[in-house]
Amino acid sequence: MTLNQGFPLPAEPDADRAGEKRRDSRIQVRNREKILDAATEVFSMYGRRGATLDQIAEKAAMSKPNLLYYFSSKKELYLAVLRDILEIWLQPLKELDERESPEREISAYIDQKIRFSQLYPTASRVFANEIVAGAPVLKPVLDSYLRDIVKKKARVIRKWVKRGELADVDPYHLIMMIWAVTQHYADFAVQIDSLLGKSLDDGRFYNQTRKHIKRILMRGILK
Amino acid sequence: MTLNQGFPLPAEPDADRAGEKRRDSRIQVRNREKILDAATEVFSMYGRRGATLDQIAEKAAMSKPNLLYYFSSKKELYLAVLRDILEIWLQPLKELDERESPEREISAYIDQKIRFSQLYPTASRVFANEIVAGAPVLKPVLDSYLRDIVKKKARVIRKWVKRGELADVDPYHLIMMIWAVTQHYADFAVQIDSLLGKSLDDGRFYNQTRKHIKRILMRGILK
DNA sequence: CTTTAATTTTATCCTTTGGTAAAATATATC
DNA sequence: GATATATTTTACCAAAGGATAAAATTAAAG
Repeated sequence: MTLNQGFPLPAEPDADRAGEKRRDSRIQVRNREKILDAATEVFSMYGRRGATLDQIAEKAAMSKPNLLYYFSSKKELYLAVLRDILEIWLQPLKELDERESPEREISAYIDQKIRFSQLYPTASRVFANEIVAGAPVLKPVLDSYLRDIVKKKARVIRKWVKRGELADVDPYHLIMMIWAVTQHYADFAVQIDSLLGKSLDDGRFYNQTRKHIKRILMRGILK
Repeated sequence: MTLNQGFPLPAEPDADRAGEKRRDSRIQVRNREKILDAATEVFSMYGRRGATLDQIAEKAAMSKPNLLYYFSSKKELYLAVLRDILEIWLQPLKELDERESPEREISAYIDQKIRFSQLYPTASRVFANEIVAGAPVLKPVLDSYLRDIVKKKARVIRKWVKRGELADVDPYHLIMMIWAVTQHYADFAVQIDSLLGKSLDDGRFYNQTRKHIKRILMRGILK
C-alpha cells in the first residue's frame, strides 16, 4: 500500500537528490513499508498527536530508534503516510469524464469511492482524522490542489446539467454527498458494525451497500 | 451547551449521591460549563489522547489543578463531554413517528440533523473522533442503547415502505446515509471551507445545503 | 576474507503530561 | 466578624514520549 509519487506535500528533506545516495535496498523498502502500515493503523486510531512512536514501533516489530532511522521524526512519518493516502484518495475524482454519460461516470465514481473504503479503511480514517482536526497539515493542499480538481469536475457536472442529462443539482454538494456517504462506511465502521454486525469486508454486505447508495443517489440526481 | 441528564455512560463515581453533598453552587455551574466547552473544543481537534489538560485548562482560563478540582481526571472529563453530546445527538432520531408521513418525518429528521451540525460542530467532531478511533468509550452504548433505538426506527421506515409511501429502501442504509451527509458538514467543515469558502454559520449556505440534501435524498427515496 | 557501509541495539536526555499535596485565598454561615 | 467550607494557587512528582549518541551487529563490495 505504498505509492509515494511526489505529492503536493513537502517532500522529505533528503528525498530525490540525484544519484548521491543509492536508496532502497531490499531491506530499506521492506522496513519503510512495514513502518508506514503500522503508522497508518496507529494514526487512524489516535490521530497525529495521540499516536506514539513506541506504539508504531511495536506494531512494526522494531525498536523506536530503529524506526527513527527510517523516518527521522514523527512529523516526517506522518507526512509520508498522508502523502500515500492523498494519492489514492484523489485518483478516482480525476477520472470523471464529461464525454461519457453522467449515469455511467457518477456510478463509476461511487464504485471507486466505496472500493477505497473497503480496501483502505484505516487510510480513510487517517485522512478523516486529519480533516476533523482542522487539516493542520493538509490545509494548503486542500486550498490549492484539491480545490482546483474539484472546481474542474464541478464544471463537468454542470455541463451534464445543462445538457439536460442530470437534474438541477449543485455540483459541489453532490460531490460532498458522495464523499460523505462512501467514506462513512470506512470512517464509522465501528458504528456500522455495532448496528448491523457487518463490515465492507463482507462481500455480500459490500455489494448491498454499494448498490443501495447508488440506487438512492442516482435516483435523486438523474432526470 | 450542558445537559447531562444521566446517560447510559458510567456516571462520575460521586454523582447522584442523595443529599449528601450540596452541589452546583453558582460558581460550580459556571466553571464546569466553561471547562466542558473548552474540553469539547480541544477534544474535537486532537481526540481523546491527543488533547492535553494544559490546553483545556488554558482555554478555560484556569490552572490545571483547578480544572482537576472540577473533573478529577482526564477520563472523567472526556466522559462528561461525551455524555452531553450523545444526549443531543440522539434526540432527533427518537422523534421519528410512523403515524406521520415519511415525507414529513424524514424531512424533519434531516432538518434536525443538519441543525445539529450547524449548532454544535465541535461536539459533532468529538463524536466523530470517538467513533473513528474505534469507539473505545462509546462501544457499549452503540451496542445496546443506540442499537435498540435504530432497530426500532428501522421498523418504522420499513412500515412506510410496506404501506407504499416510500421506495423500497433498506432502513439502515437510509439512516446511515442521512447521518453521513448531515454530519459531514460539521466534521469536514475545513474541507468544505477550503473548497467552497463557506460554512454552515452562513445562513444562506446553511439553507442551500439543507435544501439540496433534502431534494436529492427525498427524490431518491420517495415513491 | 577484509574492509566499508548499512542496520540495529542499548543507554540516555530532555520535555511534556496527567496527577497530587498542601498552602493560600475567597466565600458562605452563624 | 469569627469559623467552617469551598475554591484557587504554587510547588512538585513520576511516567511517557520524542529524539540523540554511540556502540554493536549485519550485510555488501572488493
